Amino acid sequence: MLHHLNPLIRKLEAVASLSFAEKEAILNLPTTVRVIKAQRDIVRERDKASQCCLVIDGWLYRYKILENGSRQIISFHVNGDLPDLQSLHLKTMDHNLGSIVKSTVAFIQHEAVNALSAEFPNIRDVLWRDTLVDAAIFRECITGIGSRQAPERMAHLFCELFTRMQAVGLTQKNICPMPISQQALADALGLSTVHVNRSLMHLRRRGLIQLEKQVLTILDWGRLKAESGFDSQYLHLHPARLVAA
Amino acid sequence: MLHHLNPLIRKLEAVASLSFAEKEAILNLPTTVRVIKAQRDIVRERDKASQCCLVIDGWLYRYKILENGSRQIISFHVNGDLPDLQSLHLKTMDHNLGSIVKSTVAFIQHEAVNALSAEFPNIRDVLWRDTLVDAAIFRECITGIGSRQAPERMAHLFCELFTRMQAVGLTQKNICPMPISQQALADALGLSTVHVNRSLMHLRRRGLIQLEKQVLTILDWGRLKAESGFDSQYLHLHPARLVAA
DNA sequence: CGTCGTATTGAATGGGTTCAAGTAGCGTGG
DNA sequence: CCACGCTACTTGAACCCATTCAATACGACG
Repeated sequence: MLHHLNPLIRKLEAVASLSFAEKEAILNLPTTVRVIKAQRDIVRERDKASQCCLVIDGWLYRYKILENGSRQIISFHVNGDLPDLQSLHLKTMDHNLGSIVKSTVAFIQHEAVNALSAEFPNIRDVLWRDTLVDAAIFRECITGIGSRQAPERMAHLFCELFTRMQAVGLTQKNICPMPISQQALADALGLSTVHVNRSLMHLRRRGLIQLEKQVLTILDWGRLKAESGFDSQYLHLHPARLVAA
Repeated sequence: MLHHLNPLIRKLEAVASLSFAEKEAILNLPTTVRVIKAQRDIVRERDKASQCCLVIDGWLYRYKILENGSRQIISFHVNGDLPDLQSLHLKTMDHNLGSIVKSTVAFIQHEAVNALSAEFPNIRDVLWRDTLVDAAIFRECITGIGSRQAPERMAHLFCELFTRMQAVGLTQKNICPMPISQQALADALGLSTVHVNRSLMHLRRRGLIQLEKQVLTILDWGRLKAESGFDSQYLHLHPARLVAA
């Protein structure tokens, strides 16, 4: 149980089923474990990738920098996530991958992933499925930024992150870590920091959430979910891992 | 050359390489061809899918409807696209797929795709790759809606659609079909129709594009590309298919 | 104990929406 | 052949959500 690749197993089992032999094979993957300081880039746009990165413990994020210098955050990643699994078939990075806080990651050579996939077709399909869930999250993100107002948009992100962390055992009751600065939240939601602050205040004053010292507490899940229009279906979680809403 | 699955071959060869045997096998896929009227739903959110849809000729789009009734368009799809390939591993649809204009589509059973993938691992990887490019387009879309102003956002979409159509031979010189109403454009870009109209006027008056009778003419590719910040790298096109910008 | 990043709040500005009215294009039926 | 009705597009004007500028407060850390 103390294996460093356990977060990966837990994550994959959150979206699919694995046999004992498959789990065993995953745990035997050759990896290079590294600790990354906060606010560091791990892979950059235009890099050619020959390995992919697994979050063992910490928070990573993917982002693009535009011509005008502004930063758009594409996604956040927690324990068990494979944020650049797409590099397995898209060798050139079209965005950056960086750390939000000090994180422990494992690098896995593409060759090793391919060997594992060849031996265990089910693992290959589970990995493919994982990249498809990644895309499903993007679709929901487009929907939020394109059609939701600031407070709902932010509430929706909190619902998603809480649900994803819950599925891999990173929550306690109605509490989860949330080490995202208002600046980063702004860049993820397509808002200014000032407006993120005000929207946050709005959610707090109405008793929906609490957010302090990088810890998020969901005070009223029902209303938060209803008002943000959150429906976890798009996360395509394994039924057994779906905690009753 | 007159086979109805040729658009698929052309599309796949725009992003990867196929052997003769592989192309042969693809052309022998069992399909059900159907003509769909304009403005019809093909698959709906929450449907369980057992087949996927190939655009032989026409325009499809994917979209979500929000609690408040507004529509967010996620993507547009032209000849050769497999807009719901993700259903191969995510059986429950998390969005809708509909037709913009009268279109000819081919339905392919998941079983048939899986059989083909088992026999030709390269085809399976090319399909996986295609779903990853789909996700890369979503990432760019998030970036546009989140960080670009209306005219640039619209110009960027035109650049993308033109480039994608060019890669599969649907353009003539600087001209391509663009049967998207301003209403649909608005729902795709996260804008109101009024503002779409004004942004369009803006691009027209500055001599960047022409758009009438559902035909788009790129009048100044250089400036359109530069001002919208378009860089085709994220489309991950096969080098041979990349037309010099 | 100063300093720098992060959060908070006020006020003015602006990009985009909404409401509203009018126009152009097109297929249908009298 | 033209009136009719429909839909898509266009334009003006008031309004508002969100941005920008600016100032202050807070807290962690060397």
